[in-house]
Amino acid sequence: MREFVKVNEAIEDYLKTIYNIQDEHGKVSTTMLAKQMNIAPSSATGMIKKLARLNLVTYEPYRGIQLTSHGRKVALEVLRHHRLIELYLVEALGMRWDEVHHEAEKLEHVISKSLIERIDSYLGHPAVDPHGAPIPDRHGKVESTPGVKLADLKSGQCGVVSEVNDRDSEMLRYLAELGIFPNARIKVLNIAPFQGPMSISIEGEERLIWIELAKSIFVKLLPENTEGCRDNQQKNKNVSDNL
Amino acid sequence: MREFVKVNEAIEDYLKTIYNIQDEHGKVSTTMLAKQMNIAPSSATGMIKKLARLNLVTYEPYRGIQLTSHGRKVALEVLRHHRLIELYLVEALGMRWDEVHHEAEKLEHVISKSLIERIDSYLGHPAVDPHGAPIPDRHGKVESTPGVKLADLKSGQCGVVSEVNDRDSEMLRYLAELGIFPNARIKVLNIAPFQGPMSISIEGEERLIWIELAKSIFVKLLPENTEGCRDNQQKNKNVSDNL
DNA sequence: TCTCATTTTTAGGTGCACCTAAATCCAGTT
DNA sequence: AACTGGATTTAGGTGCACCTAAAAATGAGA
Ligand SMILES: [Mn+2]
Ligand SMILES: [Mn+2]
Ligand SMILES: [Mn+2]
Ligand SMILES: [Mn+2]
Repeated sequence: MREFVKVNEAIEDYLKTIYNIQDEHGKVSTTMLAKQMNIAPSSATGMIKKLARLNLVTYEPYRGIQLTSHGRKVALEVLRHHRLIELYLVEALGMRWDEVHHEAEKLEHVISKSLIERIDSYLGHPAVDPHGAPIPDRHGKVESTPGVKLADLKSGQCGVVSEVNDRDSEMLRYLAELGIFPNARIKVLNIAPFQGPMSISIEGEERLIWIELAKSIFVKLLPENTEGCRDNQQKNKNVSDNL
Repeated sequence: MREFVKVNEAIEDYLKTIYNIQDEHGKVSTTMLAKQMNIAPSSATGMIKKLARLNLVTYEPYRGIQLTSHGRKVALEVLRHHRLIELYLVEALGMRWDEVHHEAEKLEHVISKSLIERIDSYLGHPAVDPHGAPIPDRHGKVESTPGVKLADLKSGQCGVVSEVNDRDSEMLRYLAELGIFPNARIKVLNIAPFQGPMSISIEGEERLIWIELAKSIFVKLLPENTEGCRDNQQKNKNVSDNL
């Protein structure tokens, strides 16, 4: 039950990935972990054993894994680093939102506590990163804003974009082109059957997006009689500058 | 003679260290390298062979090593990263000059070309880092400002501090207390014999410093009849804010 | 020219994070 | 209850950057 395990970059990346899978799918299997991390399943098994030995996950062979509270804490620290760094790079250095994930992926492991706190202060203790993901606080508290997939809306429904997947930078560039970023208002006009494209309206513009893409976009549903749901004006000023 | 070798963190640190030793002592021996890097001499031999295989150094067993032009280029890139990062952390995030070396030591290896250029622009393409070390430009050009060790001045001589060693953060805190940083004017009042302390005047204040410490401080010699050499006023505003 | 302390290399490890191939387990049919 | 395909673990590697101990080369002084 030792509190201070020395955690290296590999361990941090595993824990972060485990956290994300657990967050999205509930349970974490060896194969899912291996797939996300682009390693062979046997490599994942090896590392899982190590994480279990370090009390960072609980592991029952063949039954999957779960973060311990300590493992969760470490994961949230890394996530905090990642998201603060992303936002800092956008806000302070004018990087594009499709560049910062890759950069943060490395920086998150090497930045000191002291530097991360300075960045947090500089940004005014922000709540979300440039892609809408919540930033855990210094003590490991996060408010997970669930939201629904845009793909799950019915035609006629409206939502405010809350978060988009940040891993695919080509996709992010495309979304920016469409005007889709956190706080943008979207109305679903029409959904073609059989996995067809979805027709939506953003800022008055009608657009077609592939249904698979709509699964990477999370929105907060708005009541259908909302004023904004009719005319789709959109007051987002946050990220739109940096595209 | 391939131009694009994949260079990892270990290699970068070796090349940087080799560059520094070469800069200071002319030639680079296995033992000196091992000592600087805190590794066993046999480990250095191993890595040297690898660097030679990659055409980053020339190596004749038992005779020491030398950077190739390609190795030198990589070393200067890392040094550029290191120094720009140090300055950025001081200027943009208000870190103290004794904190930034440690931080830069990690960041230098993981920051992208694109980010480093943004940092360089933000800072206005600066010439020196917070400790007075010259920053190589994007193409690997450096102006090595030689300067002399403060320890080598005779009593009565004056100089402007050009650079201080940045590795020992305790020393840097002490120097800041004394008012010694780049651009500070120093007059040597008296030198006690037999490695004794040196009495100097900084900003009108008289101070005693250990001769060993004076070997880590580089100055540009001023003619003895310089106006500033008499009254020691000092107009430095750069780094003095961040102590 | 020989001697010997110092420098440097060689020999033979270690732990780490990964791999492929081969076993083994598991769960949902038949 | 036996079968079977997919998931998972085990077995046996690799390359990397480090280590200690031992051997070999160097070069400065006798
Ligand atoms: Mn990472
Ligand atoms: Mn993000
Ligand atoms: Mn380094
Ligand atoms: Mn420096």
